[in-house]
Amino acid sequence: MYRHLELRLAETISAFLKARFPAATLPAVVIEQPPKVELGDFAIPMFPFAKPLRTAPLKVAESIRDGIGVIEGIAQMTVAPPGYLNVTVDRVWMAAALASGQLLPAPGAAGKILVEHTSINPNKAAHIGHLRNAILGDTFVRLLRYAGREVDVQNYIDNTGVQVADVVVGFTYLEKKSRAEIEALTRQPRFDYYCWDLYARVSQWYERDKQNLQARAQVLHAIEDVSSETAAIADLISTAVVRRHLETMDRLEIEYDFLPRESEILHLHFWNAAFSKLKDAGVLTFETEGKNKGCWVMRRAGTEENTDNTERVEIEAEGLRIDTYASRNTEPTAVRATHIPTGTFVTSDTERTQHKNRERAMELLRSRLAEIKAEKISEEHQKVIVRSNGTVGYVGKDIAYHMWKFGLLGRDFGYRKFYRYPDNHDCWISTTEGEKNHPHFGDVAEIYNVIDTRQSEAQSTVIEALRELGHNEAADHYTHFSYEMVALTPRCAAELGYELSEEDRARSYIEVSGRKGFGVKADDLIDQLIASAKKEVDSRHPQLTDSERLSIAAQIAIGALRYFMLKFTKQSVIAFDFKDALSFEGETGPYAQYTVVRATSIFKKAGIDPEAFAKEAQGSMSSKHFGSFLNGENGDEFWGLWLTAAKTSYVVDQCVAATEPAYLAKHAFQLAQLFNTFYHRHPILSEADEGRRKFLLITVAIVRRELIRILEVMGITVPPVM
RNA sequence: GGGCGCGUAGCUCAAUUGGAUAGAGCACGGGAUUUCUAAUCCCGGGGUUGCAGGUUCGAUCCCUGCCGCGCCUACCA
Repeated sequence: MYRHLELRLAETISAFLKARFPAATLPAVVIEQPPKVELGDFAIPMFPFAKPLRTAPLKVAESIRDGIGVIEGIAQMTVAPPGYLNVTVDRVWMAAALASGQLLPAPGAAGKILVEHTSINPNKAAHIGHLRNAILGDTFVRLLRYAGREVDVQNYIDNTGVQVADVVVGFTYLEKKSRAEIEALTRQPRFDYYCWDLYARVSQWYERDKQNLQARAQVLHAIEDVSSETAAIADLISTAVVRRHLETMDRLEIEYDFLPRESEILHLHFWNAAFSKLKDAGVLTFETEGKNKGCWVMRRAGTEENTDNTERVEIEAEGLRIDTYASRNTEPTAVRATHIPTGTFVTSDTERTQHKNRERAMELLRSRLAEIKAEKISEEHQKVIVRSNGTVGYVGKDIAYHMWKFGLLGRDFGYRKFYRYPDNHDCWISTTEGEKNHPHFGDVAEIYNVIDTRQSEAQSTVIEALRELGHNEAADHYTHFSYEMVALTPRCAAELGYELSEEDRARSYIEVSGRKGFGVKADDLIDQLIASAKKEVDSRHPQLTDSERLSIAAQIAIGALRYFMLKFTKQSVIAFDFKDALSFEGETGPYAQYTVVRATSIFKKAGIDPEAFAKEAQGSMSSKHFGSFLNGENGDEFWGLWLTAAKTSYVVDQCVAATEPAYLAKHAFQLAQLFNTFYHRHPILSEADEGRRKFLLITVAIVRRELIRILEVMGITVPPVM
């Protein structure tokens, strides 16, 4: 609603200025928000117009104010120093529009969107870092859907790598378990925890004796034969762990549509199809010498093709040795200059004097060093896609996979059903030969990959490959949704019983590591949050049954966790600490949930259904009456609440455009905060004035409805009581 | 060495992407009509936005150079 009016205002002013000053070329009208409600609802800086119009900013503002006439939904315009045109919305008009509850039609961007997130290696339990990924990804999916887009959710499963092989090594070499025994273990409730410990043990075992790495090589080799016992064990383990990951994420209301697996990318020869296209387009080149001899390489993303290095190389005196010797004639005029650090040397004997030979040798040495440097750079700029033994690396497979995503590969997966959610939604998984009837995945218009910032370079390389293949449009619609990692504070690590080095203790955070088994497991954290919430609920609502209290505690725990992961902007490293994560007060999910519960309890006490009341709200009060409150004594306060509620779709647009869900978290908190102040200041049910009571109730109904909607986009539901 | 990112209150983070007096939460100190349940609200102290320049009507934000920190920089996935 707010956004709609903003756009209309910008258009009207732009048209007015164009008509008024036909000769001038004017910049676009920018609309901002004033820092205070009293100043108005929109602020338009006049500074950019001052120069082209040769008029003082304040004068421009005045001419717009006096000349523009009536705009629907706008009540007044004021001029404010040092050069703003402040615009006040017709509060009654906007409130009526909001109360009507109709959502504006979505901008109508066509085409399906594919969001990929989670993608945990299926060899261990999910940890807090994975939670950030999944919660960011899932919330972004909800944001896109709120904005009216069609979205498929994928979770990529890398089930062929060394990590899975390592766990196989653990089971077969360290634990000497048979296939049947392992199969029995996979049916344990938290099989992924078992793998977590085992994986860490295997890493230690490798470290103790490098010879042990041979076990990994053997397992990797054995897995290649799909019919082998080892391959069956690897599949058993990875599939069981994937199922556990889905269960963990299901606890947080996170669902997937499709799980593409790396094993099918290999077995269905996606790479072969991609390889021939990449060769034909000249994206890959075959190296015949140098350190990458025998490999197919690609230019690394973000590097320049042209590396002619003409800049002068400086040679320091201590790195240089000059020898003179005699050649041809008896005079020692020939010079050999050696660059000691690199061992590079040149000789010169063509000049007549030693002095001249020395000068020439220096020049030769400089250019030789420059050449070496240039060669080195170009090698550094190479990314190996196909190894000299003919196998393809991770980036190559990723290129093929992304060609599939955009429907550019000419091949498809087989599909079968893998996991059914409580709401009967099916999650599909890739197979070589699948079921006949399956949904159509891939072939999408836009993709978002939620992957942490450490993978930025690999992601750019894939985008670059698409671009060089000539698929510019696909490359333009490929977004790496990049975010920073979750680390542990030294205090948190100490609490968990890890021994820290002096160095680590001094850091502000320490990176988690699955390989070392160092981190906080997702299910452990969820369990702790639930236990902590349950304690509160137990003491507050002893009259409820235990299962009721448990379900409320679970909702609160999820609210706390999801909000915690969303309130930080993507670029900020989350230094995880139990104290902050387990907090239910202040800027937290439970604060927002509690706000809704408060609103609900008003209606409960009054015996009114809040939903029905919100629907009727529009017609049940005259606009004159409405206006008397919105423009009256506490008008600014009431209006601030209404206006914030109206901004939701505007904030959602911002979140999508900037791939930044944190804006929505801030918005939820702001609205909740405004409501709580309002709640405290204005008793409603005891209000004697019938009309005023009704207005306050309508306000509560609208804010409640909006807040529920916002929380839903964040994947947070609200318990009946708290 | 190169690439990306960060540096804001005691701590953890914001700042509508260049706008009006840099804001929240936590922590700390003080207070709130016994109610629509206090998982709440109000008040208070706290800041040379790492340092030095530059760009302009205006810089936490853009540019340059330093200082400090993190990540990436494998024929591993």
